Amino acid sequence: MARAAATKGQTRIQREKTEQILEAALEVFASYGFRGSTIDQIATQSGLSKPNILYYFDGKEAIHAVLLGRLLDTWLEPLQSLSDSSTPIDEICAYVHRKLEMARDFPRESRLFANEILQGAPRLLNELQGPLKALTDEKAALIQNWVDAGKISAIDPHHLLFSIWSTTQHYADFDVQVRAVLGSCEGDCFQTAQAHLDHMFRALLKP
Amino acid sequence: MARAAATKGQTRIQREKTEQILEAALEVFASYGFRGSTIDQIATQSGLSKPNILYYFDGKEAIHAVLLGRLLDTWLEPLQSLSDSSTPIDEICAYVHRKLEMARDFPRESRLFANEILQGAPRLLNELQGPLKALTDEKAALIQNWVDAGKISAIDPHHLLFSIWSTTQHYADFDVQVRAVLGSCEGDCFQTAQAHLDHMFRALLKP
DNA sequence: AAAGTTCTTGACCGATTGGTCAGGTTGCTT
DNA sequence: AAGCAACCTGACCAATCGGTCAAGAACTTT
Repeated sequence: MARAAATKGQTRIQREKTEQILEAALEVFASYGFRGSTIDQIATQSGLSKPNILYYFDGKEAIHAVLLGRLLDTWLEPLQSLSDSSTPIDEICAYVHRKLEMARDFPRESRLFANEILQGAPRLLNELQGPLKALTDEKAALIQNWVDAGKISAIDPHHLLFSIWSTTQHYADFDVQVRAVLGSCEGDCFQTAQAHLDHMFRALLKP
Repeated sequence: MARAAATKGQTRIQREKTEQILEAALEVFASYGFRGSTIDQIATQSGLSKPNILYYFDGKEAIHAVLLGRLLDTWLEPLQSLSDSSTPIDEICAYVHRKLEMARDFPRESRLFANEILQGAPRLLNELQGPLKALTDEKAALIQNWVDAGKISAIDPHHLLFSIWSTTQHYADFDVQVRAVLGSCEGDCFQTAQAHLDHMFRALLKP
């Protein structure tokens, strides 16, 4: 018997297939949200049969839960590593850079998250009000210290974070719109985006 | 026979009921996306029976299409009215202000749009590549003129627009996250957001 | 190579989905 | 108040949904 749960002591096949399923499910859930996705879609996407998927996971909800669980860890990591520094502006811009890289390299994860939030975050609200709020408050206090020390301009730390999150994730979540507006993007639009955001936040933060 | 299509020459009842249905459908589609929404949900939300809804609209897709059609008109209007001015920075900040007001006053429309883009904009791609791109290019050229005249700092006009769209709509689309992070927001969080965004874009644009 | 476990699937189930339809009810016109 | 069109609904349908199950196939262990 397989049935998810314990992530330890797995067969080779179990490891391969669960990963294969999660990979396909990420693709599907990121595109259609939880309610709009079907197990059959995940089956087709992964090349497995529907009963086979349900052999490894206890249901649609269980697959989604695993994806969301993994998500927050990696999603909050860049903010985790935002730490005190003698050059706060560089520190914040490095955070912006990391977030933009994640939007480029993990757009599906970004869209999975966006879909969940957009639909009221029914399966994520506790995480938002707990760990996310705690971490955000902690880093907001750090930024406030920089403000008080006159090292950066007088901005609202929480709204600064919102601006960073929204501008960077925009390139993943609204990627279709970005491409439509830019036309077939000359080279890598992420490079010009990087330059723009760097310029913007440096201008904003300069004391 | 009713059956949508012509918006002219309608009965009182037709006008009332179609509006009632669209109002409910906006609520539902904005929350669950197209695929995740059901006609039954719209029926419950509007207080009408399912067959009655299908008496006024040719199907789920038709309702969604009407909503999307209405959306783009009102959605692009603020950008439409961005025009040449002797004080470009004020002009752009007024645009930011209008966009933020729309995020506050029409969050469901914002989420409907976000859901559609997030899912690849299958029913909106033509509009994006046509009218939206045309309008965006036109206004980007206007902004570029301001840059060339040295009236604002040297920014990429398209990415400036992306930053405006993402930061303002964030307060509608990610409202759950915003509220979770801020805790029960002291007073109106849109006021502090307005101040923050005004500060940010003025700092960015100052020559 | 036999035995035991893990893995896989076609067939199936009840519930929900988008949508239809015949027939009844309501509202407007004269 | 009669007649007609507009409006509304319960019952129904085929397709799809999430999920089950018995039985067979493949892999491991001995």
